[in-house]
Amino acid sequence: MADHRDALDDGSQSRELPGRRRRADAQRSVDALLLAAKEVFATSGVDAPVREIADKAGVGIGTLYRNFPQRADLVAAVFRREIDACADAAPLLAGKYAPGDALGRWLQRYAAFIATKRGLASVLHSGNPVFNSLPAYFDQRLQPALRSLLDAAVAAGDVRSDIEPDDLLTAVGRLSMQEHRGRPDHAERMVGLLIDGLRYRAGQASDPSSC
Amino acid sequence: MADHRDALDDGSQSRELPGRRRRADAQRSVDALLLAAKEVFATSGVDAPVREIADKAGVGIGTLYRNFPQRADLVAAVFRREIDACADAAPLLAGKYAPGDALGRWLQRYAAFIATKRGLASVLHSGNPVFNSLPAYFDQRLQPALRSLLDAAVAAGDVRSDIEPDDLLTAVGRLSMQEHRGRPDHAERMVGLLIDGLRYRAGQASDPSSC
DNA sequence: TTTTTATACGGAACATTGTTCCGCTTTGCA
DNA sequence: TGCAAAGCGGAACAATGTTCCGTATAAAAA
Repeated sequence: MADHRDALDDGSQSRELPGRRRRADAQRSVDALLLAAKEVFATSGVDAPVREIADKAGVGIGTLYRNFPQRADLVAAVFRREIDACADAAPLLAGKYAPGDALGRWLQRYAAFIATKRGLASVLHSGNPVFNSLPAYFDQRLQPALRSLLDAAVAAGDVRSDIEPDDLLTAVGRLSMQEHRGRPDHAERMVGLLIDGLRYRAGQASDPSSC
Repeated sequence: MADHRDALDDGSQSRELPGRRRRADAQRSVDALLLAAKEVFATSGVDAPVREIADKAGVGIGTLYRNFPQRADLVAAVFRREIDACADAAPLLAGKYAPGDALGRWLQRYAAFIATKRGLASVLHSGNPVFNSLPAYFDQRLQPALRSLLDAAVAAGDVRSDIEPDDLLTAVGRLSMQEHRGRPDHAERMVGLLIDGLRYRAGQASDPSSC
């Protein structure tokens, strides 16, 4: 794998230095753009005009396009950043709460991330090759994060042991993907239910013959 | 209900006549536009430029906008037409095949309709008020169509009796909504499975205590 | 049939938004 | 401090949704 960088310099702090250092103002621009884009996407949706983002970031459009050759590159970069933030939250929660709690809180955080991403689904199915690597990135970052929480919770006897990270990510994702008719808290409640379900048979192994 | 006509003259043949008849060329334009739009949407997706549609229909852009004040109105009209066609297929199939067969064929036809509608989901969740009435229209037209097939199949002893039209429409819709990784026939096979499932307990009523 | 008139038509023009280009500025290094 | 590479801003271009209006025509009236 490791191809999640194809054709896209998303302008993180990393950069091979072929002689000269990355200029400080360029890094500032990228940071400002990613921050502004995240806010604008949250407010106006992922279809917001690029100019609005450039304005909010306090840079020119040229600068935006220098760092993100296409609009879609900016969108993908913002998603990657938020995926990273979500994955990075796992060890933090693990250090702060009991294993079962940490797992529950992280799943709710993941659900919240999905829920705010109106347009994530459309973007993923848009056919634009820029987004091709996003699903893999999702798995690559989130599965290990969740697995560590899940393993710890199982080891602590807080939750059952017959569930895979992949199942949970998919289920929570689908539950949170789109708001149910007029019930803004629907996803949160359903995910809560799921978490309780995990706790229900804590300590038991899977038993395929039970009905 | 019956409010699925809000703010939208989709230009079907119906029209209250306040003194003068609807001009024949106008009706021709609408027909040509709907036909062209259907084809263009199928080929290039629902994001295709309006000019392309107008050209294919052999009319000017002005004519397009006279009949469909917004792009979205045209999209909605095309969807309504296809929903109608799908619903209307039910009695035809019912007259031609045995009840169980008719049901199965109709479900596959519905699945095919959903499958070709890349962008249907995005459109429905776009927030554009023009599409607000579409989900209701779906239910209003398709549920009765399916119910008649389902009732007939149950009465003939071809399928089980504990399934509601709504459940089936939703399930088939979700199975067909998006192509599974590289398997174009995935939806069709899964829907086939579902139909076999319907047949499996033909003649039996629902029995919640069986395991 | 001819005249009249409301209706419809076509497409130029306008508005919005993604993208490119390039002259000017700033930064990093010697 | 001087200089070259890197970066910046925004005008200009391109694609596309939408509006406007002079012209054409179908339907009704004469």
